[in-house]
Amino acid sequence: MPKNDTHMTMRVVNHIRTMIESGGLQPGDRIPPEREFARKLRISRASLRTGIGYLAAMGVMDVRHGVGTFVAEGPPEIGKSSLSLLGALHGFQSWQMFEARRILESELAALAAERGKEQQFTAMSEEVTEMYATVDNPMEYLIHDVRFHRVIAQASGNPILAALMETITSALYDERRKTAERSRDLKQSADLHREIYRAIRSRNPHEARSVMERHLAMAQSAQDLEAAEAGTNGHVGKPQTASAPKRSRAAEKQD
Amino acid sequence: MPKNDTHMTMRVVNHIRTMIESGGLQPGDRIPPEREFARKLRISRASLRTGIGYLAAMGVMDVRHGVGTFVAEGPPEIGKSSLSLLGALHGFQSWQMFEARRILESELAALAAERGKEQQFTAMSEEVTEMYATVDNPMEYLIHDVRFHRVIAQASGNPILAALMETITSALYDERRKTAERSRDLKQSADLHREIYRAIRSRNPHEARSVMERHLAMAQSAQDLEAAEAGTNGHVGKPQTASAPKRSRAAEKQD
DNA sequence: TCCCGGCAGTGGTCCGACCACTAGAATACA
DNA sequence: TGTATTCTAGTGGTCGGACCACTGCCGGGA
Repeated sequence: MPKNDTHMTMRVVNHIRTMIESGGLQPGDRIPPEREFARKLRISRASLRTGIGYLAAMGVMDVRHGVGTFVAEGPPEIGKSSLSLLGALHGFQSWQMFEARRILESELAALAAERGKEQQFTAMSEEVTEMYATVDNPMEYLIHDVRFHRVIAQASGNPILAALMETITSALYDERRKTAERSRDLKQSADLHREIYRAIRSRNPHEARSVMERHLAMAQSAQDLEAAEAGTNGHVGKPQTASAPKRSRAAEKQD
Repeated sequence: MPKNDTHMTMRVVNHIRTMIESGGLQPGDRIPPEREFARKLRISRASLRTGIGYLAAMGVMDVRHGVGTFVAEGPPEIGKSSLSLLGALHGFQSWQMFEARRILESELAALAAERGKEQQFTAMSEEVTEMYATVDNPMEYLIHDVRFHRVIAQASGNPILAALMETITSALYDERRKTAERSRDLKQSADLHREIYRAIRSRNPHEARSVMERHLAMAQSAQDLEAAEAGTNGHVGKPQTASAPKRSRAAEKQD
């Protein structure tokens, strides 16, 4: 909803947005060099850079020093690093992220069971296999773990939900890496993933949802434990009652 | 997640991030003027602006021309306008947004039933009252509708889920305004909201979830209808099987 | 008292120069 | 000939300093 401002930033954003919507710009495509593009748009290079920076911050563009600027490829991610920033600002808790993830992924699993395609089932199966094969290598295991969940998200047929999940997981992923080495019971984890796979494969949404939920609950307590051992224990609490709503001002958004 | 790059942008981001985490910067606070701040950080004003632009794009900062730069207030929103941009890029469909909303809000309602506080129940009640009072004024009604759902999100005690919902709804909100005038059966809508309220109030998560789901399904079909009448009918489909990977063109006119 | 013009402060835009990085071409070496 | 090294063109990143545009406020005048 970028406004039609006179602002140079928005002029750039809208221009590129139009190019994308008209199909003239596809993921992976490259936009002209800054100097040239700026000349074409009749604006200064600085302003152009502001606009590109805006798009890059939102994950729409991918700027590579010394190479060029491209339309972002790969799975869309909604707030890239904004989650951790906003988290620091509003005091997001670890259990809240897990809760969000649990809700999203459970539903994702159910949808995948309904809409998944053969090809995606195959991909899931392969990742599960790899997980069994790397139960002794936590770092490697984690990679396939992430991929498995990502395939499920794709199979759900809803890229928006997939993008939201990607946002949450990438935030969680950082914490995860710190404790991954301490992982154990990966065999058990793999078993659970296999169960998830089977439920989805047999197109049983209810089963898929519940197994996924079980898996994530287990994963959470496991990570909490690992974190505690590592002493990296940040702010992790339980939803005792509710988070303190210190907000009283309405803060409506009218304009 | 922002790396410790030598990049000026990240230096600024990290610096501000630190100020936020250390509590030295609260929502609503103002940061020093650009010229002064740049001098203090030993970087050029241009670089500082790049960093601030990055934070502003993510909704962490709020820059006001001629006034100053502030830490964002109000309910956190994850990807602000990125959703519509990414949507154009990856061909998000309207039904996908509704589906995402349905899943999020249903769960939000259930959580609110479990964790909501008296004060929030009161706020919900008031909004429902206002809705009944404005059944003849669609625009006004919509405002209270939005507020009602926002209170539920707050009551869920999970600001992350609330932020995700805020992102989806704000994207949907734009479409909504175009067709709001055609709304009818607002009485019926209000009734449904009252039911939701009652379920939450009586701390019945299951009931809350199911009523919310019913409400949103109804809202979706209503809006589809209105949009169709208005001829503004963009790309609205049903989840036939699954969305194609990434080569679907919509490219309708949006603004 | 009220209106309005000016003023100071702050973000927005522009220019033009130079730095830093990358990839590939040209060159040197074995 | 094949491989390693160096050079170079192209591209984004940073700089600083000038000037524009907006906002809020204060003081003078009706």
